[in-house]
Amino acid sequence: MKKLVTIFKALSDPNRVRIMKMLESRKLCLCEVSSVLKLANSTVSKHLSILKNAGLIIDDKEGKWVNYELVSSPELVYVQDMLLLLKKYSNNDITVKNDIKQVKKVDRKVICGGD
Amino acid sequence: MKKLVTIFKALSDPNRVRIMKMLESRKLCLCEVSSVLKLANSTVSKHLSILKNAGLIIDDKEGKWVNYELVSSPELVYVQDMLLLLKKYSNNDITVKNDIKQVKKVDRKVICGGD
DNA sequence: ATTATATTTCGCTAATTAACGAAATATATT
DNA sequence: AATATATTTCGTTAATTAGCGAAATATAAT
Repeated sequence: MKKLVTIFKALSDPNRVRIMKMLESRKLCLCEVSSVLKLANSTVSKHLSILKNAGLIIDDKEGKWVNYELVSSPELVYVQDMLLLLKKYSNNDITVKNDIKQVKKVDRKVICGGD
Repeated sequence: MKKLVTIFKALSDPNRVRIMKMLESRKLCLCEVSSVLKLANSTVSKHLSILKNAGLIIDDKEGKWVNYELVSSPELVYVQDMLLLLKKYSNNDITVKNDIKQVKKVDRKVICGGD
Protein backbone atom coordinates (compact mmCIF):
# COMPACT_ATOMS: atom_id res chain seq x y z
CA MET A 1 0.00 0.00 0.00
CA LYS A 2 2.94 2.26 0.82
CA LYS A 3 4.17 1.95 -2.75
CA LEU A 4 0.81 2.95 -4.20
CA VAL A 5 0.53 5.93 -1.85
CA THR A 6 4.01 7.07 -2.87
CA ILE A 7 2.97 6.91 -6.51
CA PHE A 8 -0.24 8.81 -5.85
CA LYS A 9 1.77 11.49 -4.07
CA ALA A 10 4.20 11.69 -6.95
CA LEU A 11 1.28 12.23 -9.32
CA SER A 12 -0.55 14.67 -7.08
CA ASP A 13 1.25 17.63 -8.62
CA PRO A 14 0.12 18.94 -12.01
CA ASN A 15 3.65 19.65 -13.17
CA ARG A 16 4.67 16.07 -12.49
CA VAL A 17 1.67 14.78 -14.40
CA ARG A 18 2.70 17.01 -17.27
CA ILE A 19 6.18 15.52 -17.14
CA MET A 20 4.81 11.98 -17.28
CA LYS A 21 2.73 12.82 -20.32
CA MET A 22 5.69 14.49 -21.99
CA LEU A 23 7.88 11.47 -21.38
CA GLU A 24 5.22 9.31 -22.97
CA SER A 25 6.15 11.03 -26.23
CA ARG A 26 9.87 10.53 -25.90
CA LYS A 27 12.85 10.70 -23.57
CA LEU A 28 13.84 14.22 -22.53
CA CYS A 29 16.69 15.92 -20.75
CA LEU A 30 16.15 18.24 -17.81
CA CYS A 31 16.51 21.46 -19.72
CA GLU A 32 14.00 20.38 -22.34
CA VAL A 33 11.48 19.71 -19.60
CA SER A 34 12.28 23.01 -17.90
CA SER A 35 11.78 24.91 -21.12
CA VAL A 36 8.32 23.45 -21.69
CA LEU A 37 7.15 23.81 -18.09
CA LYS A 38 8.80 27.20 -17.77
CA LEU A 39 10.21 26.40 -14.36
CA ALA A 40 13.72 26.76 -12.97
CA ASN A 41 16.07 23.85 -13.59
CA SER A 42 16.45 23.24 -9.89
CA THR A 43 12.70 22.96 -9.49
CA VAL A 44 12.35 20.53 -12.36
CA SER A 45 15.28 18.49 -11.08
CA LYS A 46 13.38 18.04 -7.84
CA HIS A 47 10.22 16.97 -9.63
CA LEU A 48 12.17 14.45 -11.66
CA SER A 49 13.78 13.01 -8.57
CA ILE A 50 10.37 12.56 -6.96
CA LEU A 51 9.09 10.68 -10.00
CA LYS A 52 12.27 8.64 -10.00
CA ASN A 53 12.01 7.76 -6.32
CA ALA A 54 8.43 6.68 -6.89
CA GLY A 55 9.75 4.25 -9.48
CA LEU A 56 7.92 5.85 -12.38
CA ILE A 57 10.88 7.06 -14.43
CA ILE A 58 14.55 6.28 -14.79
CA ASP A 59 17.50 8.42 -15.77
CA ASP A 60 20.20 7.46 -18.19
CA LYS A 61 23.37 9.43 -18.62
CA GLU A 62 24.31 10.30 -22.18
CA GLY A 63 27.46 12.36 -22.09
CA LYS A 64 26.66 15.89 -21.07
CA TRP A 65 22.97 15.13 -20.79
CA VAL A 66 20.79 13.02 -18.58
CA ASN A 67 17.92 11.38 -20.40
CA TYR A 68 14.76 10.86 -18.44
CA GLU A 69 12.36 8.22 -19.60
CA LEU A 70 9.40 6.23 -18.36
CA VAL A 71 10.17 2.95 -16.66
CA SER A 72 9.63 0.30 -19.32
CA SER A 73 6.29 -1.36 -18.99
CA PRO A 74 7.01 -4.89 -17.91
CA GLU A 75 9.39 -3.65 -15.30
CA LEU A 76 6.77 -1.87 -13.29
CA VAL A 77 3.12 -2.75 -13.55
CA TYR A 78 2.17 0.41 -11.69
CA VAL A 79 3.41 2.60 -14.52
CA GLN A 80 1.17 0.93 -17.07
CA ASP A 81 -1.84 1.41 -14.84
CA MET A 82 -0.98 5.04 -14.17
CA LEU A 83 -0.42 5.79 -17.83
CA LEU A 84 -3.81 4.31 -18.63
CA LEU A 85 -5.42 6.56 -16.03
CA LEU A 86 -3.56 9.58 -17.31
CA LYS A 87 -4.62 8.77 -20.82
CA LYS A 88 -8.23 8.37 -19.83
CA TYR A 89 -8.44 11.52 -17.74
CA SER A 90 -5.86 13.96 -19.01
CA ASN A 91 -5.56 13.48 -22.76
CA ASN A 92 -8.08 16.21 -23.42
CA ASP A 93 -6.34 18.63 -21.11
CA ILE A 94 -5.34 21.67 -23.08
CA THR A 95 -2.07 22.17 -21.22
CA VAL A 96 -1.08 18.56 -21.68
CA LYS A 97 -1.92 18.67 -25.37
CA ASN A 98 0.13 21.79 -25.83
CA ASP A 99 3.05 20.33 -23.87
CA ILE A 100 3.13 17.33 -26.16
CA LYS A 101 3.08 19.58 -29.20
CA GLN A 102 6.06 21.47 -27.82
CA VAL A 103 7.93 18.29 -26.99
CA LYS A 104 7.90 17.37 -30.66
CA LYS A 105 9.58 20.62 -31.58
CA VAL A 106 11.96 21.16 -28.71
CA ASP A 107 15.65 20.44 -29.31
CA ARG A 108 18.12 20.24 -26.46
CA LYS A 109 20.95 21.65 -28.53
CA VAL A 110 18.96 24.80 -29.19
CA ILE A 111 17.14 25.14 -25.89
CA CYS A 112 19.91 24.39 -23.47
CA GLY A 113 23.04 25.74 -24.98
CA GLY A 114 21.61 29.12 -25.86
CA ASP A 115 23.59 29.43 -29.12
CA MET B 1 -6.45 16.90 -15.41
CA LYS B 2 -7.07 19.04 -12.34
CA LYS B 3 -9.72 16.59 -11.18
CA LEU B 4 -7.39 13.63 -11.48
CA VAL B 5 -4.63 15.43 -9.59
CA THR B 6 -7.07 16.28 -6.80
CA ILE B 7 -8.01 12.63 -6.53
CA PHE B 8 -4.38 11.53 -6.50
CA LYS B 9 -3.69 14.01 -3.72
CA ALA B 10 -6.68 12.76 -1.77
CA LEU B 11 -5.32 9.22 -2.03
CA SER B 12 -1.72 10.17 -1.30
CA ASP B 13 -2.23 9.71 2.42
CA PRO B 14 -2.26 6.19 3.87
CA ASN B 15 -5.02 6.97 6.35
CA ARG B 16 -7.28 8.13 3.54
CA VAL B 17 -6.59 4.99 1.55
CA ARG B 18 -7.48 2.98 4.64
CA ILE B 19 -10.75 4.91 4.88
CA MET B 20 -11.60 4.17 1.25
CA LYS B 21 -11.00 0.47 1.77
CA MET B 22 -13.07 0.49 4.95
CA LEU B 23 -15.95 2.20 3.17
CA GLU B 24 -15.79 -0.46 0.51
CA SER B 25 -17.06 -2.85 3.17
CA ARG B 26 -19.88 -0.66 4.33
CA LYS B 27 -20.98 2.85 5.26
CA LEU B 28 -19.46 4.18 8.48
CA CYS B 29 -19.88 7.13 10.79
CA LEU B 30 -17.00 9.32 11.83
CA CYS B 31 -16.47 7.80 15.24
CA GLU B 32 -16.36 4.30 13.81
CA VAL B 33 -13.62 5.38 11.44
CA SER B 34 -11.78 7.18 14.24
CA SER B 35 -11.89 4.12 16.44
CA VAL B 36 -10.34 1.91 13.78
CA LEU B 37 -7.69 4.39 12.68
CA LYS B 38 -7.03 5.45 16.28
CA LEU B 39 -6.96 9.11 15.36
CA ALA B 40 -8.74 12.08 16.91
CA ASN B 41 -12.23 12.80 15.62
CA SER B 42 -11.20 16.19 14.36
CA THR B 43 -8.38 14.64 12.36
CA VAL B 44 -10.63 12.04 10.80
CA SER B 45 -13.25 14.67 10.04
CA LYS B 46 -10.64 16.53 8.02
CA HIS B 47 -9.63 13.40 6.14
CA LEU B 48 -13.26 12.69 5.31
CA SER B 49 -13.80 16.20 4.03
CA ILE B 50 -10.78 15.87 1.74
CA LEU B 51 -12.16 12.64 0.29
CA LYS B 52 -15.53 14.29 -0.06
CA ASN B 53 -14.14 17.35 -1.82
CA ALA B 54 -12.30 15.08 -4.20
CA GLY B 55 -15.67 13.55 -5.09
CA LEU B 56 -14.81 10.10 -3.83
CA ILE B 57 -17.29 9.82 -0.98
CA ILE B 58 -20.56 11.38 0.09
CA ASP B 59 -22.08 11.99 3.49
CA ASP B 60 -25.63 11.31 4.45
CA LYS B 61 -27.15 12.51 7.68
CA GLU B 62 -28.99 9.89 9.70
CA GLY B 63 -30.22 11.53 12.87
CA LYS B 64 -27.36 11.93 15.30
CA TRP B 65 -24.94 10.31 12.94
CA VAL B 66 -23.40 11.13 9.59
CA ASN B 67 -22.95 8.16 7.35
CA TYR B 68 -20.02 8.25 5.00
CA GLU B 69 -20.10 6.07 1.94
CA LEU B 70 -18.38 5.69 -1.39
CA VAL B 71 -19.85 7.61 -4.28
CA SER B 72 -22.00 5.11 -6.13
CA SER B 73 -20.24 3.70 -9.15
CA PRO B 74 -22.08 5.06 -12.16
CA GLU B 75 -22.04 8.52 -10.67
CA LEU B 76 -18.30 8.92 -10.79
CA VAL B 77 -16.15 6.86 -13.11
CA TYR B 78 -13.03 7.91 -11.27
CA VAL B 79 -14.09 6.06 -8.14
CA GLN B 80 -14.43 2.77 -9.96
CA ASP B 81 -10.98 3.14 -11.42
CA MET B 82 -9.47 4.08 -8.08
CA LEU B 83 -11.13 1.19 -6.29
CA LEU B 84 -9.75 -1.18 -8.90
CA LEU B 85 -6.26 0.18 -8.31
CA LEU B 86 -6.66 -0.05 -4.57
CA LYS B 87 -7.87 -3.60 -4.88
CA LYS B 88 -4.97 -4.55 -7.09
CA TYR B 89 -2.28 -2.94 -4.98
CA SER B 90 -3.51 -2.78 -1.40
CA ASN B 91 -5.66 -5.82 -0.78
CA ASN B 92 -2.72 -7.75 0.60
CA ASP B 93 -1.72 -4.94 2.90
CA ILE B 94 -1.80 -6.20 6.46
CA THR B 95 -3.11 -2.93 7.88
CA VAL B 96 -5.89 -2.75 5.33
CA LYS B 97 -6.85 -6.37 5.94
CA ASN B 98 -6.98 -5.77 9.66
CA ASP B 99 -9.01 -2.59 9.24
CA ILE B 100 -11.62 -4.45 7.25
CA LYS B 101 -11.78 -7.14 9.90
CA GLN B 102 -12.41 -4.47 12.52
CA VAL B 103 -15.03 -2.75 10.42
CA LYS B 104 -17.11 -5.91 10.50
CA LYS B 105 -17.11 -5.91 14.28
CA VAL B 106 -17.32 -2.24 15.12
CA ASP B 107 -20.68 -0.87 16.28
CA ARG B 108 -21.32 2.84 16.52
CA LYS B 109 -23.61 2.47 19.51
CA VAL B 110 -20.86 0.82 21.50
CA ILE B 111 -17.86 2.74 20.17
CA CYS B 112 -19.19 6.24 20.20
CA GLY B 113 -21.50 6.51 23.13
CA GLY B 114 -19.28 4.72 25.54
CA ASP B 115 -22.02 3.83 28.04
C1' DA C 1 44.36 22.47 -17.85
C1' DT C 2 40.78 25.63 -18.66
C1' DT C 3 36.31 26.83 -20.14
C1' DA C 4 31.54 25.95 -21.18
C1' DT C 5 27.41 23.58 -20.27
C1' DA C 6 24.00 20.27 -17.91
C1' DT C 7 22.52 18.76 -13.77
C1' DT C 8 22.24 18.37 -8.76
C1' DT C 9 22.50 20.08 -4.21
C1' DC C 10 22.03 23.78 -0.78
C1' DG C 11 19.79 27.41 1.64
C1' DC C 12 15.97 30.14 1.79
C1' DT C 13 10.88 31.59 1.74
C1' DA C 14 5.97 31.13 1.42
C1' DA C 15 2.36 27.92 1.40
C1' DT C 16 0.27 23.61 2.66
C1' DT C 17 -0.61 19.65 5.63
C1' DA C 18 -1.49 16.30 9.39
C1' DA C 19 -2.10 16.05 13.90
C1' DC C 20 -4.28 17.53 18.36
C1' DG C 21 -7.53 19.56 21.88
C1' DA C 22 -10.96 22.95 22.75
C1' DA C 23 -14.85 25.40 21.35
C1' DA C 24 -18.94 25.62 18.43
C1' DT C 25 -22.88 23.40 16.06
C1' DA C 26 -26.52 20.03 15.37
C1' DT C 27 -29.52 16.40 16.58
C1' DA C 28 -31.81 13.09 20.05
C1' DT C 29 -33.38 12.25 24.47
C1' DT C 30 -35.01 13.41 28.86
C1' DA D 1 -35.83 23.74 28.20
C1' DA D 2 -31.81 21.14 29.44
C1' DT D 3 -28.59 17.44 28.70
C1' DA D 4 -25.99 14.12 26.13
C1' DT D 5 -23.71 12.85 22.03
C1' DA D 6 -21.83 13.19 17.08
C1' DT D 7 -19.64 16.04 14.15
C1' DT D 8 -17.39 20.22 12.46
C1' DT D 9 -14.69 24.24 12.93
C1' DC D 10 -10.95 26.90 15.07
C1' DG D 11 -6.35 27.75 16.61
C1' DT D 12 -1.93 25.88 17.23
C1' DT D 13 2.32 23.22 16.22
C1' DA D 14 5.63 20.48 13.67
C1' DA D 15 6.63 18.73 9.29
C1' DT D 16 6.55 18.86 4.37
C1' DT D 17 6.51 21.04 -0.17
C1' DA D 18 7.09 23.92 -4.39
C1' DG D 19 9.43 27.46 -5.91
C1' DC D 20 13.82 30.21 -6.68
C1' DG D 21 18.84 31.51 -7.27
C1' DA D 22 23.51 30.48 -6.09
C1' DA D 23 27.00 27.23 -5.36
C1' DA D 24 28.79 22.61 -6.27
C1' DT D 25 29.51 18.65 -9.38
C1' DA D 26 30.20 16.27 -13.75
C1' DT D 27 31.08 15.88 -18.48
C1' DA D 28 32.53 17.92 -23.27
C1' DA D 29 35.12 20.80 -25.86
C1' DT D 30 38.83 23.87 -26.49
